Amino acid sequence: MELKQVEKIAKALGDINRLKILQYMHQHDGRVECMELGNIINLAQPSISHHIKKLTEAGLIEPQKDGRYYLYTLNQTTWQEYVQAIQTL
Amino acid sequence: MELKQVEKIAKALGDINRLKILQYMHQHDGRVECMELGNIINLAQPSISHHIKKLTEAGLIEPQKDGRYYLYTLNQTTWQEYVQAIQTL
DNA sequence: TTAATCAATCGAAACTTTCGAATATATAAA
DNA sequence: TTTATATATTCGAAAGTTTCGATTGATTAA
Repeated sequence: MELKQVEKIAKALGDINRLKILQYMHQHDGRVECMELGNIINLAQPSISHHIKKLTEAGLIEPQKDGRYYLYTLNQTTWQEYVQAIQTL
Repeated sequence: MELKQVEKIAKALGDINRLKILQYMHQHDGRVECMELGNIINLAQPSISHHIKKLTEAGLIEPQKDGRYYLYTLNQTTWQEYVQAIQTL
């Protein structure tokens, strides 16, 4: 993994709300429904949307639309590549 | 490791210059002399000092003063704890 | 249709980060 | 001592991030 992508992922991880989202996902089969997020992080809906976008742009999660609802799934590959990258920096 | 410390370390890792410093250290027995840093990242001296401070505050590196010179050493423990923390988030 | 719901986008305010210029401090050399 | 060198600190400006209300678009239900 390029250093530039490590930087991008690290930036995405550098926020307590986004870490809480990811922690929740890890504890729930790598998934979370957008509607649940309000219970996990106590922020207004546009703020949640903003954090989701950061995580998506970093390649850490992937959105799946199901009707009106969104399901977000952890991208285990990106996650492992990041761990690998910093382990062997 | 607390989520708050994970956040702090991730923030410290979320900058290409700091990643370059850490990468260099990993490739050189976990050490770097302050004087070398100018060659690794092409920034003014106060900026280098600023980045070193961020890494120090995150607990990722430790300064050792030797006369006029500084030697920075990787804190392998913090590093491993961070890897561990995100691996098992 | 119309109304309700979920989520993205916009725009503005508050806050944080980044970096260089100037200044300060510490050590060493002359 | 005086001077030079290495590093830190402080300050201010520019850029970037976070937050949230208002708006918008998409989907579903009535």
